[in-house]
Amino acid sequence: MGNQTRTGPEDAIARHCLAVRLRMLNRVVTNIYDDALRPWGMKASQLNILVMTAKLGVARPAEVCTRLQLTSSTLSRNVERMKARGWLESVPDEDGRAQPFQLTVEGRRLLGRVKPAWDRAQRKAAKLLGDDMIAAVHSAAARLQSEKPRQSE
Amino acid sequence: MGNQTRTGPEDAIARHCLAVRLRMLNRVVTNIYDDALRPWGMKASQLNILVMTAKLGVARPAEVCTRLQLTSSTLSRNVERMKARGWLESVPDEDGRAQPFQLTVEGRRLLGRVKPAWDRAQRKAAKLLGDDMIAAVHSAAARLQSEKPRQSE
DNA sequence: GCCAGTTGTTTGCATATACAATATTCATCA
DNA sequence: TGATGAATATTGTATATGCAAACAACTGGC
Repeated sequence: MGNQTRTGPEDAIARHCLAVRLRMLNRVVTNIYDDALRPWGMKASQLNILVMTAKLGVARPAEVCTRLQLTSSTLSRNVERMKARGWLESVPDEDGRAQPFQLTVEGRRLLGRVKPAWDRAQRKAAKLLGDDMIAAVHSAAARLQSEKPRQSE
Repeated sequence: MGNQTRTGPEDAIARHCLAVRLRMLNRVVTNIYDDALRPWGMKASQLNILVMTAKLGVARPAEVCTRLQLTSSTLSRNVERMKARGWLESVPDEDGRAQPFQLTVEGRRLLGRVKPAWDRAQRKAAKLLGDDMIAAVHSAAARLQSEKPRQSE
């Protein structure tokens, strides 16, 4: 018969919600990389795409979306901005639907130039997150790599 | 003497970058919650704020920003939208700079109504992330709770 | 009491993100 | 071969996010 304090839905959500925590960590970590990349006018999201493109050589939007778990409309606008900056360029393709792209010379050069800044941001983020989180992030991310975005019902 | 394959900056970044992985996980998890909350016209970001406001009773923007590691301009616009929907309302304050707010009756009712959807999303996200990631997320997030946003140099 | 610096919030601008709808091209099959 | 459905990408619209600047109000030192 104790008069225990009444708890509403907000208590359970506040105590356990994964979304609020993951989103918060994402904001903090993204800001670390954005700060480090700012001198080159680049943001973390664009570095993601630049690196993926470098790895693929010729990148097809659909494949990049799968690998980064990005919606195609999002990628489309990001690539548009990066083309406008001269970091990416279109590659012709037989399939009339495809719009593959690759790094420009300038894009490749930029990648080399920002590497030291990435190193600094990576160290800072690693220190912030801690070893357990780092290991968990790598493991969880690896599991998503091959899933098609948004059809994962 | 070995003719080992030449590796560029993209290889190190692709293999190790915490930002790309955390951002990817954030997108996937946010989408899970956004999907679950869509019937109520709410998104994960707004649920964060709604819950925090419920916990605080009367919420001051600066405090919410610190607790969620959000920039004040971001919060300002989110609160604006949530006021427009009738979920939050202003509270008068002696300090002329302050703009504290609280849940409306409607906002509190909504919080109860979306709880089952949050439960479903939370279970789905937990399954996706795995126990190690869940523990790491809670631990890492707890460490940030009290830091002032962006002044963490 | 007043000026200077600080604090709290909002606005202007830009990027990131996603859903829904559209456009285009390709593939299949009857 | 022609219709239909699938695959690929872009566009319209809305929210989320952050920096820089503006604005408003408080606080201290004098």
